[in-house]
Amino acid sequence: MAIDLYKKEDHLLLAVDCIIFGFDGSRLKALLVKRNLEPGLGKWSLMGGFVKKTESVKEAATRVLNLLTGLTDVYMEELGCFGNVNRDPGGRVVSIAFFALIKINDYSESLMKEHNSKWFELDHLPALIFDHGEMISQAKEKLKDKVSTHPAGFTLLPRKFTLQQLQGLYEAIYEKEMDKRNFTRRILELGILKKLEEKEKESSRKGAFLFVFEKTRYEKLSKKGFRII
Amino acid sequence: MAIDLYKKEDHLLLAVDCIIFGFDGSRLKALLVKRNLEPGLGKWSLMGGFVKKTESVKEAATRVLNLLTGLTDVYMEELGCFGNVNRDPGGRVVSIAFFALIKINDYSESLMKEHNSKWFELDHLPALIFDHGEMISQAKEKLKDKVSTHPAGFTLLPRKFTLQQLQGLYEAIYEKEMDKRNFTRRILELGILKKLEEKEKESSRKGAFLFVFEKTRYEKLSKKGFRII
DNA sequence: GCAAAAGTGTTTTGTCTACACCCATGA
DNA sequence: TCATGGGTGTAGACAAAACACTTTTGC
Repeated sequence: MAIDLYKKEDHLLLAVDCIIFGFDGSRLKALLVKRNLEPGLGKWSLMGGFVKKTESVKEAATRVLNLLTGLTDVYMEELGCFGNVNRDPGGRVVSIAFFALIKINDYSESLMKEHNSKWFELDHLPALIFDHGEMISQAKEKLKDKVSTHPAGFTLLPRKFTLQQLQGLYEAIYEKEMDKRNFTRRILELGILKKLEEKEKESSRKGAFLFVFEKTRYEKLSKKGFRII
Repeated sequence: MAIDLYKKEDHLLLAVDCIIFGFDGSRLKALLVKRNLEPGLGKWSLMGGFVKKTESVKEAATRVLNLLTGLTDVYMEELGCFGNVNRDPGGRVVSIAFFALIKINDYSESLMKEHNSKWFELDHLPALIFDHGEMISQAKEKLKDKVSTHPAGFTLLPRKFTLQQLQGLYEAIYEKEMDKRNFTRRILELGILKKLEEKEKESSRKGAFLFVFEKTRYEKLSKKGFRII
């Protein structure tokens, strides 16, 4: 962009920070990194970066997430703007927070070593720099909201999953136990899952049927929406 | 803020734009201004301004809203970030959009002349600069969401209002008619309105009782939340 | 006395919740 | 054969939706 009709206005730094959620089968986790620059060098933080002039804010978030995880096509949504004057002691930085949902196994051990990153259970987070703790706590709330009416949660599970895995995910997000029969009925009635022939045999002798989320079925119904919880 | 550890990073312009909603008794409206600078001079736009280094983003939005309306203590909420590279032909400007709910009569004729501003019905908006049309349409959706579970809508009505005015507001926001008896029952059962002795006699011979929203009653109930629609 | 809006209950329908036993299998 | 998780149905409670007539009063 060559022209700048607004030269005399304050120019400031704009950052993106990514709350990356994962699900290990029983608990919801967030991926944090050891910060590699001052201020806060060596402390735990969200993965973040500055928005460049040549990219959109969303593109910046995607780039930052890809840098850490190597992943593309990740479910990501804007959480909001964190714009207090002194939130970052290193300068006047406004941050746009995003939350992303990834399959925990898509993120390899080697990447964790490479980036000094680590999964943390949401109720055992370490001290975080700046307002990153607040970001995570807002993201948790927004996630609850989201998955109650949108099929976003599936992106935290493997492509093929059992109903009990899905229920475990919802229980982790809502931090409460649910009734197996009611949950099963509700989710199947939506008609957005396809039951496979295949069974998952790791966690029981009998084996549990695997399902996949069918996006096309969801799209037929999404106009009127749904409510899981 | 003296220090800037991030000097080498791109610095850019950050703006705020305010979607200001009002309700005239039967229709939801948005307050727009004729833009007084290039690019887009003379075109209709949302009220906006640049974020200064010395203020938070929220403070900037409050300042901008106050500049146009003279009002303080206005209900305002963040809508989201609009960060495409070429959204503003005048430069690389990222905008944080906010939506505000005001009482339409708090905004005087004289201010409208002073600022070249005007109320527009939401389904008869003029052409708007940049992505402001998209901002309004997202704000409309978010407003629906908000008033279904929070008592935000009251800030669009006079302090004293009739149940039919309140219902009219919800009908305008949801763009659908509702049943008077069901609406009345639901809203009264929440216990967040106080019925006054006083009647409003403008719109009928019989006169309709006036109510006020009781914040303290709402706060007692807000933990478990409520659902109007 | 009539036009115009205010105010008020009941029935039906659908949705949500609580709850317990048999099944299939591998060890 | 038994231990383990998988899979399934029903009854009762509650909430939401549909629906129409009487009241008040200024003209």
